[in-house]
Amino acid sequence: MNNPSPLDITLTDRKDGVTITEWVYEVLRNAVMSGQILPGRSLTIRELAAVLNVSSMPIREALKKLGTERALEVRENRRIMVPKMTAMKFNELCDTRIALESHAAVRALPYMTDTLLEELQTLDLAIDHARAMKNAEATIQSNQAFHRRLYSANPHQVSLPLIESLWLQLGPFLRLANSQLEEHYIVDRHQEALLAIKNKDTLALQLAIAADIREGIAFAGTPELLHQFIEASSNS
Amino acid sequence: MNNPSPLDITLTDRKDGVTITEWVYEVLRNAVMSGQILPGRSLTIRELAAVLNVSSMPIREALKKLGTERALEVRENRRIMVPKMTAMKFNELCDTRIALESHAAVRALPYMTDTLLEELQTLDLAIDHARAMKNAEATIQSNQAFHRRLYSANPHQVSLPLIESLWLQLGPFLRLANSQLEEHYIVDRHQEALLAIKNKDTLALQLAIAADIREGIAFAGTPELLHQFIEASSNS
DNA sequence: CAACCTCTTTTGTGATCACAAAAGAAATTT
DNA sequence: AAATTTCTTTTGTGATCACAAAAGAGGTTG
Repeated sequence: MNNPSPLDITLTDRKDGVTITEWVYEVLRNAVMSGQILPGRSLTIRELAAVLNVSSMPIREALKKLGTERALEVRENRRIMVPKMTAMKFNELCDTRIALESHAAVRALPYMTDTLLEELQTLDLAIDHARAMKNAEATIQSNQAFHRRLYSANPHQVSLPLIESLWLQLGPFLRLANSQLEEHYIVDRHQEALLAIKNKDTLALQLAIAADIREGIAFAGTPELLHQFIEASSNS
Repeated sequence: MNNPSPLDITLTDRKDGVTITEWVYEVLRNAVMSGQILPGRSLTIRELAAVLNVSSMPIREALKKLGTERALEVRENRRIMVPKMTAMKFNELCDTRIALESHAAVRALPYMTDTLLEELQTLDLAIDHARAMKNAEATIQSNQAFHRRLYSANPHQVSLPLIESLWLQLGPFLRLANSQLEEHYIVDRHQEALLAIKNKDTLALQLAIAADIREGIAFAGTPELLHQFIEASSNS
């Protein structure tokens, strides 16, 4: 591997009780999600082990998990990388998100309580705050926290790991989109979702989630931006 | 770990070019899918390494992948096992399958060709044959092959790994259900799906897939059978 | 008999190593 | 200068090992 661009990955402190493998997974997951690793940039186990100052074992296990989640791909020539995005794949990811997340929201609806509603309101305020601060990363993370909390209201929910995988695959791209585009006016679909939940209105909830996802992604999915993103990843 | 029930896992030949880790993954994945490992039965890395006659490394990587796919779970006390099934989880898995697979079918529809239609016809005949032979495992596998081929008609399909994870989670239960229940009359929803495809009828395709899944699972999801299955797994 | 304690064994985890294959660099040929 | 060959380095893979923590077994006490 010849002169790869340097890896600038945010390292966090490892808490007690957290294994090295779990920590490595979280660090790398965050690096992928926040676009710190450019798509197409080859990764090696030894390089990551050096950057994170651990042996190859935790790296290998974390990579296996991230590979299974489709955050990383291993090519037939054994190159490990964050996959490049294509317009068609982007569309599929978005539409699959809409299908899966509106389903997950509906499956969570019977379990909603007033306490949970308030919790979601608080999470929605955090999104507004991050957006006002023009903090792209916090916006994405708090938006995901809102959705995660909503869907996990159903204790038997099986959709969440699937949804997390889709988020992971979209993460790098959305991170770039959020950090480079001007603020634009959006309808607050979360408030619509919360109203639908309060009214126990299944159809309105589905429509609000679908619109939220569609609109959250629409400005990020323009051909111009997509082209710019792919160009950026081609320079690695 | 005290006197676990013996592991009776089908071993296959490893082909050239297939790494030990990939082979181990396939063997264990099949063992889970076909119910060879009872839910709740604790597994250890060393035991599996002995049964499969490999070192712990490929076992660990395969387990990490199967864990990510939710085929196995690692408890906080580090027990590795096939998760036990509950009625609520079963319902969630089924309904999520319906949401995701009908979506995947519709996303594949624009890519269907006459050649693919013929291929699907052939795969449907294989299901009929397996069913006539009362071969439960072949029935499940050929049914999955049909669905897999249908959805993968879309080269940009992102749903397939998600769907495979749901199949894996349902696998042990469906395997038991298929092997223990009497043959019963079912409407051939695959033929309805193929007709919808030929007519490029999106709604009919959705309805056929949803009905296929619902009916394929309905007889397996009776409270009596679920109880029997959970009892069987409690004896391990 | 149940609860608790102590000792022993097992286990997952992380580190390290060796090796074959792949990738990269250098040299040679066209 | 481009293509090909050869040599060197890097890399993923699988095996092995050590260790702390967890689990299991056995003994003691109430």
